[in-house]
Amino acid sequence: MSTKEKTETTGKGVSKSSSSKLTFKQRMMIKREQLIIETVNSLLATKGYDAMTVDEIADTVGIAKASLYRHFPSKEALAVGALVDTMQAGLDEIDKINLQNLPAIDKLKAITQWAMRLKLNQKMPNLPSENSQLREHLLAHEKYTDMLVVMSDNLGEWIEQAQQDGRLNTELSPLCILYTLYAKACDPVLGFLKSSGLYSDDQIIEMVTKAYFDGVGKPNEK
Amino acid sequence: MSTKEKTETTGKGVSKSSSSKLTFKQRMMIKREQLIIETVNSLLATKGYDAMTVDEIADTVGIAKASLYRHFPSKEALAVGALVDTMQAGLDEIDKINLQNLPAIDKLKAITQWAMRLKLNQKMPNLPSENSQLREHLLAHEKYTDMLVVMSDNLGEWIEQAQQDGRLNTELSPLCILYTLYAKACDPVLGFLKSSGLYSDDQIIEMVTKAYFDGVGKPNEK
DNA sequence: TAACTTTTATACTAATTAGTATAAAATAAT
DNA sequence: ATTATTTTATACTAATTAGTATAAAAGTTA
Repeated sequence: MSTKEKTETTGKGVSKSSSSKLTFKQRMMIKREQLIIETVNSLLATKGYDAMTVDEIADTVGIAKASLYRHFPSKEALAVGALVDTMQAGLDEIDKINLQNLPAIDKLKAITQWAMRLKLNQKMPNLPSENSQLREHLLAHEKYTDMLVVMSDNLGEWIEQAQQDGRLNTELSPLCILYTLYAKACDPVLGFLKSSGLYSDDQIIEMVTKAYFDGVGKPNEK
Repeated sequence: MSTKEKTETTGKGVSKSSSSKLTFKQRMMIKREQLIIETVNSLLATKGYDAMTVDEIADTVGIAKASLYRHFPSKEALAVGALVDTMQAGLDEIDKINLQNLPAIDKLKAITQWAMRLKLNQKMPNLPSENSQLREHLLAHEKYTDMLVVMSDNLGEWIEQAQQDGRLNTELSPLCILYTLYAKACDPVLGFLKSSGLYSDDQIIEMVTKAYFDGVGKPNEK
């Protein structure tokens, strides 16, 4: 108690409240928290939640486990923090794309490709399988669901605009398009194509984008 | 030792060798083994390998854990058995499709839809994430890799034929098309659309098939 | 009925791992 | 220099779980 300033981060938002001037210690704290998040994201991308251990995270970051638990109260909180961070990066990217004056269809392509590149760089965390404990906690996490709604609304607007522009198949419901778009963020095809060693990342992204928007089939001119 | 007939199943192929007439006990053994495989497939589909416990499998099947280990020597063997079984079902389906005289493109649609229906019915096991122990064992399992090669060869022929027929996009490499096709078997979109409650299974399969072959985009008639 | 085999329930071992406690070492602040 | 705080290394607890051992129960065969 008493004056103890207590840095108070732990994923709850790195309180940039009060004085906007941060002490050295606080900045170090934030810096390290970012490093932790990046590490967790990388591990979630490569091994998945279950196979990832807390000791491993600490070792990879290069700090003691006790220090890790000073930032995040549990393994789940670590994972949620990483997922929230990625979601925020996605929202930031959406904002950036919205600043450019592109047709809706190109905005959709841009965000899709952004997600695919993240996945190719093994920075896109694997979502837990459907009946998972983590999944439930994630959906109980207000910040995450709020962000998910914002993102879905934004993408939904792009999709409907693109359909009105005649650039998206109107036979498919916007919901179906939204889901298939989200699925690109965890598409195993990217990793398989990469591990084939035959294509550069750019080529892979171009191929999968083409397959997604144009389809693998060709209209039959019969 | 001595005459002990030893039923000898344990996923190694349910030796239909020697006398083709099976004893009652042997048939019971096979029957139960099928039940085990089905259960494991269902659990792999819903929870994934890590979250699935051996006790859970035994409870679900309704036999004692010791009896389970009489059929399969380890948890990994259970999973591999389930995956091999699903792979065999896929090969059987391919054979069935090959009997019909369909254009290659329709064969591809047929096998894609077969896989998607399995997934919708939660009978398609989730493959383990890329850096998994199970993954390595799977690729070390000769029977499985052999089946995978046979399946890929078969699908590869269909793909090349369909491209020659002008029904598949020739701008995409056959490998890319093959991988995206495999990906349909674990596409999370199916589950999401199902849980929305808006569509029947048939509608979902129709939508996703259309999105896959025709693309979500529409050619711009500018 | 009697001999034999299989299944079951139960309890165990050993390994893993999330999370905590603690004391020493390092770092920062006065 | 001295005091206060933080980090670290280490060891621990408690829970989970794969796999095994065992004796009783159930079922089969003769």
